[in-house]
Amino acid sequence: MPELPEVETIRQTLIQLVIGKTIESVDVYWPKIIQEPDDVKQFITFLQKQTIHDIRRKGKFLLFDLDKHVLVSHLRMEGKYGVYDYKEEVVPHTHVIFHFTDGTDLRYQDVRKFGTMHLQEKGTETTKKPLVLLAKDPLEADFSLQDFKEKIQKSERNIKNILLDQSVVAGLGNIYVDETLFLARIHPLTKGISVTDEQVIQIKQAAVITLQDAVQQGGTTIRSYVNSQGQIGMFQQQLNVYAQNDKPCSNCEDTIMKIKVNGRGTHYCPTCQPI
DNA sequence: CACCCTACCTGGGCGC
DNA sequence: TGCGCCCAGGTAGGGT
Repeated sequence: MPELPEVETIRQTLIQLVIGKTIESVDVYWPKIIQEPDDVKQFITFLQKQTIHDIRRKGKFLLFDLDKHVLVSHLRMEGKYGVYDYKEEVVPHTHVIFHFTDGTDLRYQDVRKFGTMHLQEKGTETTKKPLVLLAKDPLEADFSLQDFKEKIQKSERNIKNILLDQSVVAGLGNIYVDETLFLARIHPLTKGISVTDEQVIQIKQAAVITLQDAVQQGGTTIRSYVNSQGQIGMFQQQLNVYAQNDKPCSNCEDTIMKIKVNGRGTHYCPTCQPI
């Protein structure tokens, strides 16, 4: 489910709800979500008495800054966070509960159980999995256009696939890659090696505009996404191609197509994005 | 080394 | 109704 705009919206809403709170205890109902440390008991023990000082985002990851550790959390397709009174009923698909000393809970819910959590010593998180190979996202000030260009132009893969690769550019997923390529007027099957310097700049600018607008709208809700206050996003009203197949293009009125690219549904306008 | 495909899960929608 | 497919905001990791 969540790409950069949804994760950023979750971060902004969650920060209002949990900063300064101290973890009393932790319950884990689906241990596979906990990737590090190996032993879930260690995970639980380490977290006790630690306070949440900040929540950062790197690409699609949320980073909870604690006293001694950083909790690196990825929501994958359907992960969500919500804050509840400890007495409230635990809804289905709740897999991890962080109980705070003030009687509230931070609860992680994930229908498909794909999400991951890594608890790592403060300061080590960018040197090891899963963050070590993560590229910058296009909204970061130190995003390197040169590095981006080299990674695209040395690849024989198609541009759709390249842009989904989080070691090339962070934060884009299936919705925002399709939207970015539409704005940049580039066909999703274009080989990286044949993307021009000018097109690389267009892709970067299109990604910035798309991601900024989507953050502004609180993300995109297609099926199930809500932020940490239970609110849906609004960017689905502004989608040009994603889930718009068989509808007229907003630019030229031609019919939006849907194809499969490396197993992912891919949407584009055949007139605006010629091969 | 680069890249593709499958597995990981559950639930909704559709055709029969 | 019910069953069996296909599909879904993602990404490790195994195989080619």
